[in-house]
Amino acid sequence: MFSKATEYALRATIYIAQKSSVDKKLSLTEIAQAIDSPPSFTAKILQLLTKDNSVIHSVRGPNGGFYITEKNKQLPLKKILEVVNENDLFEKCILGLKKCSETNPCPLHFQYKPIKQELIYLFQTNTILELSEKADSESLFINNK
Amino acid sequence: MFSKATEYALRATIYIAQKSSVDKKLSLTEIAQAIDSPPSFTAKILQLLTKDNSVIHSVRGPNGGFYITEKNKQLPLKKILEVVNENDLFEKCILGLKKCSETNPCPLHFQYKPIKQELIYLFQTNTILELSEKADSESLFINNK
DNA sequence: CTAATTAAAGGTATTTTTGTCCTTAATTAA
DNA sequence: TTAATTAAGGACAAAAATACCTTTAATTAG
Ligand code: FES
Ligand code: FES
Repeated sequence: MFSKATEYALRATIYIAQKSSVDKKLSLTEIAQAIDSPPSFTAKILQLLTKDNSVIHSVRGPNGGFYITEKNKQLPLKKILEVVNENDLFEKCILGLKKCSETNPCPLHFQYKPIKQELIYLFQTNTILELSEKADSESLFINNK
Repeated sequence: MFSKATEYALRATIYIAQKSSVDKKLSLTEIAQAIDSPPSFTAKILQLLTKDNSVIHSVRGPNGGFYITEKNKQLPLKKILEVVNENDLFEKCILGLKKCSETNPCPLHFQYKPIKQELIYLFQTNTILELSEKADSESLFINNK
């Protein structure tokens, strides 16, 4: 479904939202261990999410690390997909036609359309905060080993 | 969503179902042109679909090519996904956890679950025949240039 | 039988994705 | 100010996906 990069971006952001605050920043090492991802690759993805503080914030030096503001927790998951350039995934034709359109639909188009829209809705309406709260109660990363 | 290999497999099979019969076999060249795919790579995928005649049939030599039997047109799309090893795509956790389970669900699990099941249903219930008929009436491959 | 045609099979090449490593910059504490 | 810590940034490496090419096998027509 998603690329590894996107999966790590989603998992990392949810974890950061769950555990961090301005006075409790999380190190790359902790995050990568928690979400079971390769540290160096994860660093790259966190850099993307940190760019312009668009999703998460970072501070260098001792006691530095990554955190997310309350404001940014209100962002929809879609925002994360945008950052890793996978935002248009659900706009694409499921058979890989160059464009998904009503005027020249592929034979799956009209059956896929409502599903596609549920997926878009899912990522548009769920905020990072909501997901991180669910992660609390449902023990998110336990079964990833 | 799907890999290129899977997209080509789906498009090729639908095209073959639409245009071929035992006495009208289609050459690799024609198929690749029709579905706008790289010929050599498409050849590999057609080989997979031909293995054990599981989806399509092939004949070598002059007037040879690919075709599909009426019987195999009754196969669900899921069969094509199996052949290209993408059948488990919809079983996977959307956040990339090693297993998608009810007992240790990720925070998107319960919202994703119904969508996942619609996707599974889509590929289980639609047959190759049904799709190829839709492709007729809806001009499948016109907009792929 | 021979030549032509077409898919099968295997190896190779390119591109993209994923992952690592090393140096630099920022920050902090001593 | 110096040393330690942590992320940023860039170059590099490995793996996987995508794409190509050449040879072989099967089939057919002449
Ligand atoms: S054209 Fe294929 S999904 Fe819309
Ligand atoms: S556990 Fe993530 S979708 Fe089921």
